[in-house]
Amino acid sequence: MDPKIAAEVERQLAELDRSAVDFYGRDELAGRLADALTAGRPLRVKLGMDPSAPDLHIGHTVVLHKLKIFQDLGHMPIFLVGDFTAAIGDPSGRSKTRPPLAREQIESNARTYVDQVAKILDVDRAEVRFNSEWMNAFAPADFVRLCAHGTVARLLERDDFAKRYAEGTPVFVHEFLYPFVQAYDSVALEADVELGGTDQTFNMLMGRDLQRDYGQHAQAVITHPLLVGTDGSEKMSKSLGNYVGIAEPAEEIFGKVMSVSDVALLDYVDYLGNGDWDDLLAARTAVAAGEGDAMGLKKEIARRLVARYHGRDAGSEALDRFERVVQGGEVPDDVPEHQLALEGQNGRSLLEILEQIGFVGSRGEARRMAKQGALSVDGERVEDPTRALAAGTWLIRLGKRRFARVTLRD
RNA sequence: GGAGAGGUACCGAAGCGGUCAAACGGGGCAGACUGUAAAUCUGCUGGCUAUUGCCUUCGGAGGUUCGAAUCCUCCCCUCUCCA
Repeated sequence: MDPKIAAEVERQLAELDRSAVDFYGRDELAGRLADALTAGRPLRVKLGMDPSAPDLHIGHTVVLHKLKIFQDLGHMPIFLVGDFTAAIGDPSGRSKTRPPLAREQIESNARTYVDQVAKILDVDRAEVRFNSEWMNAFAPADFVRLCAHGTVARLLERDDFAKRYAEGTPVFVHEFLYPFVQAYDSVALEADVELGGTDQTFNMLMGRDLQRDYGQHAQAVITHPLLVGTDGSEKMSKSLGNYVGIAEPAEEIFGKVMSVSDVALLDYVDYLGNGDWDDLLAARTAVAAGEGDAMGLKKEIARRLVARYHGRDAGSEALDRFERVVQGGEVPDDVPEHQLALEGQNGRSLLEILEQIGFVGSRGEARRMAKQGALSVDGERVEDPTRALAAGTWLIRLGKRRFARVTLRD
């Protein structure tokens, strides 16, 4: 082999190893990479995602950045939106059946995905595909033939199914279909590589088997660590609601990162830097040893993440806002304004106002909050929520984070 | 198709005729504390209401009873074993 090609293969593989947990078929891929480089052909690299929630979160970015690395190396990223599979519901890592999504929901999620991916990947130089493209053309007989490529025993070996079966939680037959479809996607796309989280290992390996059955090369599979969510224990996931969405407003991202527990923070340094955060390693080591400035490190990570998705200035602004509002207890300068009509001579009760501006879901909740000392008007704690406000403008605060400026007039 | 077990609030799970708006745990929210929206501690966690009580909840529909989440009937759903 041409030594220049060999060196390039080594260089690229080293890049690809970054932040990977497992790399199945690495040696095989080395050969194919050499061929591809010689022929000037890019590798086809698949990353699939279910449009099961409108937001992509920072956990996804670990693997999205890997896709970006492939792109930068001159290969072809394929971002596959699993619109067909979303209608099945990925059982991976789940302790219950995932509810299937409505068609419209899937479509609107899919659209926002592409926009969000564009923050990381150059989507103009990528293939964006939907698996309904080929799956909708599947005849029942095709499906049956597809399913003949796997055995029940293998499916039952899967940790999540095995657990559920043992616990007596229902496992529906359609959930078995998911890995088959995901595997077939690799066949349809003729993928050379598939990327995913470690929870996707089974599905992706099944793609290797299936591709061989269909007379193709088996794709290489690179798995990546799963980021823990803001709760610090469960993996970050859309359905658990412990995620930091990359399309969320700057202050939300900042706040959510700040609420991550100190221990989980270490993973964030390790997995989210994409090689650019080496300057944080010293701080990371110190915090890991229990003597560093965890808070400072967390602020810095929060700032960088906001900057990554909203621009450099937004990062500093979010940091500044956090220090003033959350730490300093100041009133933020972007308090939402509400205009309410004054009814009668007595003004309107706080109960009513809180409900109207959507701070509480019920009046009972407003009463409870007030009793707990969470309600204040113009900086003064109010424990009686039935108190009425007269005409004028009032600053209402509920809890630490909810502010509103309410103007009452005729 | 046969035989058992079970469906309770956001989730898990007690309760098995009145004292049940329903124990307990998780989650969420709030307060205190703190370098933090971490940790920890405390409280709250169906709706309406002058905190006085009223209204709606325990898979669904009926029924028994002064009174049902608790008993009966039918239906729907899940799990296990057998076929």
